[in-house]
Order: sequence, then C-alpha cells, then structure tokens
Amino acid sequence: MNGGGRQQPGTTHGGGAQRGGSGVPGGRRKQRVSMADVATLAGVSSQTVSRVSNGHPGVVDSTREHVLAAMRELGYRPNSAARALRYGQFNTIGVILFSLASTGNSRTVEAIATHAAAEGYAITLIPVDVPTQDNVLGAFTRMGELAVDAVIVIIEIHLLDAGTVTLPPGVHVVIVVDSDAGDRYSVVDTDQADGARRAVHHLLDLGHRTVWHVTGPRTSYAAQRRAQAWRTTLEEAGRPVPPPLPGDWSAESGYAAGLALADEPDCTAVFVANDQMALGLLRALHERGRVVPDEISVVGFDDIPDSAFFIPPLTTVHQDFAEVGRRCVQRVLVQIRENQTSLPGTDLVPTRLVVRNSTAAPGG
Amino acid sequence: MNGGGRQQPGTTHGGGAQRGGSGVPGGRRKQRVSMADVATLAGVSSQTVSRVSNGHPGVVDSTREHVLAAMRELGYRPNSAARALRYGQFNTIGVILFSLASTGNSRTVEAIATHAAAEGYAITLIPVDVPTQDNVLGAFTRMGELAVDAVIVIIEIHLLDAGTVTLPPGVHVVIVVDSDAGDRYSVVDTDQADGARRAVHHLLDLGHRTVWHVTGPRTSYAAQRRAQAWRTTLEEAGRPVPPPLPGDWSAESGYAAGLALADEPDCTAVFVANDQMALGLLRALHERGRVVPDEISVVGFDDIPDSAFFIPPLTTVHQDFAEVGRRCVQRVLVQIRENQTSLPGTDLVPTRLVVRNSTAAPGG
DNA sequence: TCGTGCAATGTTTACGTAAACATCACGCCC
DNA sequence: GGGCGTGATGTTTACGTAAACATTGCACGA
Repeated sequence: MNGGGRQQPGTTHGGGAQRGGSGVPGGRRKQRVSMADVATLAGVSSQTVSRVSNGHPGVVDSTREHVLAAMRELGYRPNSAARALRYGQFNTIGVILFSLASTGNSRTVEAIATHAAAEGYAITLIPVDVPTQDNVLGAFTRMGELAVDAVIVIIEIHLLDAGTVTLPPGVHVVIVVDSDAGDRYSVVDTDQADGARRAVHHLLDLGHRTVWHVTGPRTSYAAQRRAQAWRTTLEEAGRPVPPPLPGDWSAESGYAAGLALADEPDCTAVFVANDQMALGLLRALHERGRVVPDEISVVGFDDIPDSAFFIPPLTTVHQDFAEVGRRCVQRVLVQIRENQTSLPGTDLVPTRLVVRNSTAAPGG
Repeated sequence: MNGGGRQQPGTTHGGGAQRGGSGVPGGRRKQRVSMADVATLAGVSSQTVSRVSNGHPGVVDSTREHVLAAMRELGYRPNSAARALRYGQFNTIGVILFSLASTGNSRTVEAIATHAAAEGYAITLIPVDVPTQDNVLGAFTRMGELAVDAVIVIIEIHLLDAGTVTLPPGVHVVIVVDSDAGDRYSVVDTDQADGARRAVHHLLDLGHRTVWHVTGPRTSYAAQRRAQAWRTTLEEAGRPVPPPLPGDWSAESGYAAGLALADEPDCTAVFVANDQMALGLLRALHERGRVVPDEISVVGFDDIPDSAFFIPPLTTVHQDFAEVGRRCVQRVLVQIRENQTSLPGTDLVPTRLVVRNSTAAPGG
C-alpha cells in the first residue's frame, strides 16, 4: 500500500513538509487508518483493537503491545465520526455567542474551551452577529445538525427570557449566561448585583453623598442588574438617586457620559457599568479639567487588564470570567452525564472590588 | 477515572428504551429521527428521503412534498455523524490558538467563525495554554480525532518555523498566522513590516530626528517583524537607531518602558509595538510629567477600539483582523476543495495609519 | 480422565447516510 | 403491438466503531 496508486497530482510544492512524521504510508489523501487496518497488521480482530483503543480490560499484555505497536506504526487515530454515530454523541459542546469582541466573552469562551478540552470535549463556535430570534434559532438548528452534545448560549438578549424563542427540543442541554431564565434553564453568571453593591458602597463609605451611574445597553441583562443594584443600594442608604446616564459598553458612550457629567457640579462619584466606558469617561473628565479622583471618583466594572493603566489607575469590580467558563462546562457535563434536558437554577460567581487610584474621599 | 463503569445510562440499550421522551418539549432524550422514520411516515424508501434532503433531481414533486411534510412533522434533522462517516469529512475547521485574550486573536477567530459559518462550516476551537511542542502536537492529535477538515493555527511561536514540530500528515490542510513558514505552509498575516514603516515614517515626517521603539515579546514573529521594519526604516533614512526597549504586549511592560523613556532627554518620538503597551507608556509619561504629544510623540499598533479614548487619543496602525480571518477561511476552503495538503505562500493584509492626537512635530 | 468455568479473542450486527446498482412503469417508435 | 429507453423509486452496500453474542483454549477440581 505504500505509495499507493491513488496519489494526488503532484502539486506538493511544500516539499512534503508532512513527510517528516515517520514512515506513515500513503501520505496525504483521506485514507484514514481504520481499526481494520491496525487489526490486519497486528494479526488480531478489529474488536480487539477496539478494546485496546478504549482501554477495556481482558486483553492480554502481549496482544495489547502488538496492537499498540501497530497503531503507532500506522498512525492510527480513532474516527470520531464513526464513534459519534455509534454512541449518538460527539463529545462536543456548542457555544452560541453574540460577539467575541468584548473582553468578557472572549475570556469566558477561552475558559470554556480550556476546561472542555480537559474533559475530552471540543467546543464548536457559532457566532450570531445580529441576535434576532431567527438567527438564534438558526444557530440552534445548525448546532442540532452538528450533533453537539450540549449548547452554551452567551447572548445578551431577552429573546430567551421573553420566551419568544423556545429552545429546540433536539438539543437536550442548555446553559445560558447573562439571562434571568434561571427558573427554566441552567444559568451561570457573575454576581452582577453584588459587584454593583460593592462599588456603590465603596464610594459611599468614602464619604460621597451619592453616586451617579453610567449604564450598559438596555438589552443587556447584566447592565440591568448592575443598574438595579446601584439604585437599590442608594435607596437603602437613604441617598438621592441621580438620573442614570445611558451607555452601550463602548468607550465612546462613556466619553459622552463623561462630558455630560463634567457639567454636573454636584457629581463627586460615578459608578460606570464597565471599564471601557470608564476609559472614555476618564478622558472626558480630563479634557474638561475635572481631576480624578480629587474632584470626581470613578469606579468601573470588569477589571480588564488595561484598567490598571488608565489615568489614573481604575478602581473597579473584578469579574472572574475564567470561573464563569469553568462552571459552565461543569454544569453542562453534569447534565450530559445525567442525561437531563435542563437543570434549572442560577449559579452566581462572586466578584471583588479592586481599589486603585480613581477613588478618594470627596473634596480631596 | 476508573472503573465502576463507564456511566452508561443503562436504559438506553436493548430496544425502545431510547424513546424516553415525555412529550414535553425538552423532555425528549436522544430521540434521533432518522431518514428511515421519515421514509416510513412518507411511505417511501429512505433513499428517496435522502434525495429530497440533498436536493437531488429526479424526485417527482408530489413525492417531494410528502417527504418534506414528513420531515417537518417529525422534526427531522440530518445526522452529521453519519454524514461525516459516509463522506469522510465533517464540514468543520479546527482552530488551534494560543490565547483568546489578545484583541487581535479574538477578533480574528470571530471573523473566521463568521465566514466559516457562511460557507457551511463550523469551527472547533482548541486552545493551547503553553505552546510547547508537546502541547501543539497534542492539539493536532485531537484535531485529527475530531476529524476536522482543516486546521488553522494561530500561535505566536517558532516551533512551527523551526521545524521542531512537524505537522501531522493526517490533517491535510494547514494555515498559519503570524509565522514565517510561508515557504512551507499557507500563511495569512497582517503586513507587519508595512505597518511599522508607516508608523516610523509618520514620525520622521513630523520632523523627529529619530524614533525609539518598544518591542513585543521575542517569541512573537509579528513583534520581530515590526522591530525589524522599524530599524530598517530608520537606517534607510540615515537616522541613528536607539536601543529598543523590550516589552511583552502587556500594558505593564509598556509602563516600564515609559518610565525608562521618561528619563531619556533625547527621546521625542516612540513607536510602540501594540496599543496596550502604548497605554502603559502613556501613563508612565503622564506620571513623570512628560507631555504627549508636546514633548514626546507616541504611535501604537493594532488600533484597538479603546485607543481612540486614551489620553491623549492614540495615533496607531490599524490592523484589519476581520480581513485576516476572512482570508484564512477563504484559503482553507480552496485547499479543502482542491484537496491539497498545502498551498504555500504568504498572504499579507495591508494596514493603515490612523492619526489621532498622540503625535505632533517635536518641540511643539 | 473429563467436564466446568472463565479469560481471551473472534464474529455479527447496528448506528444513519448516500452512492451504486436494480427494478418498475410508462410512453414512444418502428 | 412489442422491444426499449427514460425517468422515478427501491434495494444493497459500505463507511468505522463497539456492544452483544459466539467461540476458543486452558486451568482446575472431582
């Protein structure tokens, strides 16, 4: 079979870069090595190869060695398509997300991928550029076709919450991040409310009379939670609640809010719903000659790596995205293994406040 | 990790047990609807269902309608495992990457995912936390097992370049970003040298005598390219070449470089190898009372969204990550379709300079 | 000595799909 | 009007794996 007749037309410009790997017969081409090939070489049945491949007991050492040697020689690799067909599962977790652009999402996805890999699962990514019901549903359909074993949804919308999108029944495990659908689905999220509370308390504790707020987009459940907690915390402390300034997560919207805030003589403290907006806000205040933290204190949310190098270094609420990803995978695996469609409940990952130089007592 | 049994949901075998569903959406289990089921309901053979499913001609309209109706009624979805087994391909592209943490990587991956999806391909992600040869090789092995049709590698290392890692022969298509292996593999990359040249020329054109440089990590080919182009451009202009300051992409390393640079009275212009380091550098200069751009001009690289809101807004080299991702997919698909192992050559995506407020004529 | 029983290995089969081949019905031409 | 082509549909088979079942061989006890 070596150098078999079905070779490709010779366009191997690369000079057989792949030839390096020991004498693998055949070379490129599809021709995967199957168990049958290994079995033939090792002089056993393919079932024995299967047993060795899966670490089943009941194979004598000498036989096992032969098989392993044959596997090595042929460069055998199990065919996951066949395996998936056999078992009805792919060892793959699908991830549907809106965008990788935000730090949070990409960090979460990375953690998901890492932990999934550790458990022998690969992840399949489907981005949904515009989160309409159709698109989300389409993504689910694709996931179904791809026969993933579970789907993790990372989308900041209320489609799921509003029940306008019903998750298709074919996919029997779903986990949603950033959603309040905890009663119906399995949800993992950062403890948004707790983080916001910490931020506001920090500012109040410093002596500020009240705290202004720049929100995230209305469509984000996380943004809503943060705003809600900000308001509640102020109310519980008996402080006045200034009108929230609308933002959309972008530095630009933070900049706009900063310009507006610079003209508010009363404002001595701001809680900004994420670090990027805080960056824009800091620049606006700087441009307007408002000194942070002497005149105005600023607290962000996320603790992106850069925030320690803002001017001034930003006090912010740290989100543990890696932990969120880890718990997503953990939950999903539990559900796969127990073969449950859903495991309702919300799993909140705690936050912590990172105090840097953007906050101080008022009138400092 | 052992024994007691490989957690079969025992009931699933031995017959109809897999029909476990309780009718409720979500209560169903495996419940795979196969072509045979559709065929039975439609009163045709499964082959006819296959023909309808794949849009083959030669099916009479009335029959087709029956089949489609049956599909709808049963919620039929093709099983990609079986399909993959049949065809020997998965319609999946594997992506091996070092980290999603950098803006560039996550944007590139997002673009890859988007364009792949448009072509009917899903992407499977495997992160390699520590890019040792073993880990990279392991990732390839996993990819092989997953039966992806192609692999895109996004790793900033020289393992591939140095030839210490030989890409396994089982996977017949490979594209590498950020590598100089263009002679052996198919490479798509931003035109690093061109971007760096633009940055340096911009500063020289403003009247600066020379330009300092904060580099990326030594292991990054992109960083090397930028540094090389910086040096060459200065030399060609007959300017002195100051000693480069080492960085590692992080804002922190940029901060350190900034502190060092603040003490260089000669320094009037810096080209920083990425925006994050520029952020740290700006803060260091600010702390030391060195005014940007009046005393020192700064140019970054990447044009991350935040850079427009640095203090001052950063002049930087724009990288089109989306385009890089798009071309990766395009190349990979060409290779898959032509069934080539490799399509050597380097595809460079151009950059452009975005001038903001961090640069000015010297002594301004 | 011959079963017995168990451990090691082989054989059959099914998973869902689709190519290749087989059949069937119908209408057309000589 | 009968052979025959053509288009519509059915049947067989293979893809690679692994559970279920079948077979072999050997040790041990009666």
